[in-house]
Amino acid sequence: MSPRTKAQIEKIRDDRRKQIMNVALHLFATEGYAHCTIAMLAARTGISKGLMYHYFNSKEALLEAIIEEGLDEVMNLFDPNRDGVLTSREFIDFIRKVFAVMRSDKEFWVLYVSVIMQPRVKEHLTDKPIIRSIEQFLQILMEYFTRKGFDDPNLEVLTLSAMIEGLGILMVYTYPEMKFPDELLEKYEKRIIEMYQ
Amino acid sequence: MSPRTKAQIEKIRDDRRKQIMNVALHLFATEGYAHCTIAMLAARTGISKGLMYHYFNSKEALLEAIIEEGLDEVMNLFDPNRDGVLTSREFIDFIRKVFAVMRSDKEFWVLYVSVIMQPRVKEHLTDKPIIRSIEQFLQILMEYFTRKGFDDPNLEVLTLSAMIEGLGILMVYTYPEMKFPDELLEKYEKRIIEMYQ
Amino acid sequence: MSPRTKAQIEKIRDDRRKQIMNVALHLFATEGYAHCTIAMLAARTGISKGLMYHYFNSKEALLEAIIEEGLDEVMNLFDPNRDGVLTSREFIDFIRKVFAVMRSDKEFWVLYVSVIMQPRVKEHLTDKPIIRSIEQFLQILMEYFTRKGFDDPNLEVLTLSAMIEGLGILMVYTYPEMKFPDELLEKYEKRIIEMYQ
Amino acid sequence: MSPRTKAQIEKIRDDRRKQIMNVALHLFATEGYAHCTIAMLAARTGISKGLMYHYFNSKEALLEAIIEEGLDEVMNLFDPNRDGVLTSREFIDFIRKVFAVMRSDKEFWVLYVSVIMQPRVKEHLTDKPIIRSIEQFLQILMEYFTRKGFDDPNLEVLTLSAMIEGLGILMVYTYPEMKFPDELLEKYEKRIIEMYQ
DNA sequence: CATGAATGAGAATTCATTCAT
DNA sequence: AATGAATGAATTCTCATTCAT
Repeated sequence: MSPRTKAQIEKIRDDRRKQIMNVALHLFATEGYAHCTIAMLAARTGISKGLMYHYFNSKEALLEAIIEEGLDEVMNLFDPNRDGVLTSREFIDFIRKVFAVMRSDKEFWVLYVSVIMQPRVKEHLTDKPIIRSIEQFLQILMEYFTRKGFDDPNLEVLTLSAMIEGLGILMVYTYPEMKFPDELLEKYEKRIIEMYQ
Repeated sequence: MSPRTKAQIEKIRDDRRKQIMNVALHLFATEGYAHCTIAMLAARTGISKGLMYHYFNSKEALLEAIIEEGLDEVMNLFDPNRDGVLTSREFIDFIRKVFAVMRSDKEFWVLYVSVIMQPRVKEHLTDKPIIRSIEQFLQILMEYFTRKGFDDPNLEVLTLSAMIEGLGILMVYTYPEMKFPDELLEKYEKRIIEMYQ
Repeated sequence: MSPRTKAQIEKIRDDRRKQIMNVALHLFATEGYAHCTIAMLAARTGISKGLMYHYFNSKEALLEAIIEEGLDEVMNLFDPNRDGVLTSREFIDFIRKVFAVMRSDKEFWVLYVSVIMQPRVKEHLTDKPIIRSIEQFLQILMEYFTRKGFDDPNLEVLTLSAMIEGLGILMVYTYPEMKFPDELLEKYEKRIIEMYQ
Repeated sequence: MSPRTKAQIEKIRDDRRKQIMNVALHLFATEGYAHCTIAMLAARTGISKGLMYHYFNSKEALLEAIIEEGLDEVMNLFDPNRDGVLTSREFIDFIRKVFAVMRSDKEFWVLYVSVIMQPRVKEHLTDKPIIRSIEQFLQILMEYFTRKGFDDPNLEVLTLSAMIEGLGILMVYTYPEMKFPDELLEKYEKRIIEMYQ
């Protein structure tokens, strides 16, 4: 029963924080940000409303943390070897990871999309580093397609983006219960890789 | 002096209704459904809060009306000649119309997407006839691709849907400022037509 | 198609007025005064809200008219021969009428009671002549019991009033669906007559 | 400094709840349910409107709580010894208690009556246990009168109910200013006891 | 006489946030 | 660190009443 060490306290704090964020991610995604109340989140997390404010200064701060840290994780996943040049192998790898994430982190996708889509949300994110990462990434893609000799790299960036983003939307919203059998997803993945490898 | 005729009253009602819906469509799209208050909508429409409720029973009912009637209009636009068989010509026509709508009714798109994406919104639409229309339409596409001799019509429906839906998302959200020069959009449109005509 | 005569117009007006009052009586009684809206009343009557205000200056005026005219009617029914002296025969007659009214005008009873009971309603009626009539009537009863040689006429007025009013309440509220078979009511009526004739 | 214990919180909640209900009982009774606003109740209680909703989900829920808990208390008061058999002594005791309550809890009576009388209120109570209690109680009375050898026990239940309920109404509404001198009430009470003991 | 669109004042309700304990 | 009572500002919704036609 010795008093907890600084590190232990830190860990508890961190776990709580993550726990709150996970619950919120889930609820925001399934119930909608506006419809979720702090009371709901607290109850689901099993803590008091007051304690929520020890971890996040406001409902909005909680949202921002989820988005930012989530995107960060995703971007890190995709981060090519930072030399700024995408090889065919790295490209394939990237596509594979995208599909893996889509399959496994469906819930983050839902939130990401549903929240990003909220008018006025973008403003909150505009100056965040994540946006720069995305832009930088698109730049790398542009160069990849140029190097590959495509007539209009812009058109290919657009096509690729649309095919991926479109799939996400369809998975998440339009036919959520629809099956998307693994076989079909694999074919779709394969098609993209063949188009652009 | 004489009381208004039924027709006159009908017209007033209809005009107001449309007017409110247009204002709401615009505001929901730019400010977000949750952020819009009835007071805002009323002020923008130039009427009293009370009158809003004369036309729509609740904020949610207003939203539903916009979605439903909007989707209806869009679906009617695409309505092939109802024999249930899609010819190559009709298919091309359909794609052309989709892009035309995307270009001109961008605002409806924004709302449609941003709202459809709101968790809990789908439930409202589940039993609405519009959903059946969409399903029916996908069925027609399936048959079209089968007739055309594609190996996996399912994969083609998915690809086509994703390419269109994905473009919509990109136009509206992800790179709204990236102007999607007409030239680029035309190339994208042409590509789709060539893939599937 | 000659223009309607003054008298005809007057009659139409009067009929409408009565019609509105009947509808309102019914709705106030079954739905509660506060819960009834002018819109409801107008719709049920089959006229416009605006027209309601041609006949009654306000919702409250309508209520007052119903109460006052209704009570008036009832009181007239009971009006003994105005010499201010109640004979045994007149007393029996009075009791008989009371029970007849209770049986037939149940609905007016409901409204009368439910409305009279509303706190703040009495104030509206305080100076109305109807109140004087009631007081005068109680006075006559007092004299009747005195003449009959009852020890404490006050106690008898109270008992009689309670037995009648109590029955009304029970019929209307406490056991509305309960039958109160005619046989039972008749026995109750007979008992009262025997107690005081 | 330390957080409040569960018991402390429980007590605060309980006290507040009771406080709100008492204020509401008083105001509903004197001003009428429909005329009372949450703002009024909150101001009188000395708390914020918001807190009202912390304790009761709606104005109606508050009303229901008052009625239900109040009736419960009253019924408990009258609860005979639950063997389901009423002795003469118990009967007399019951009548005494009724009159005591009428004299002391006049305010609850007013509310009970005025509210029970509101059309649409009964529906709320229909399935509540209190209704069963009342029915059960009437059953016990029936048996009492049967055992006592009355010709038509039904008639006696009706008479007794009417005499009591009628007195309540009269006290509360019809002649509130006529003070019902104690002497008169005692005579009335004695009369009932003599009729049925 | 008749209509129902329109108003506006007010009512109920919600909820992020604060704070005493 | 932890709690949930308490606040208050904002928001949705209601409805008697007015008025142009």
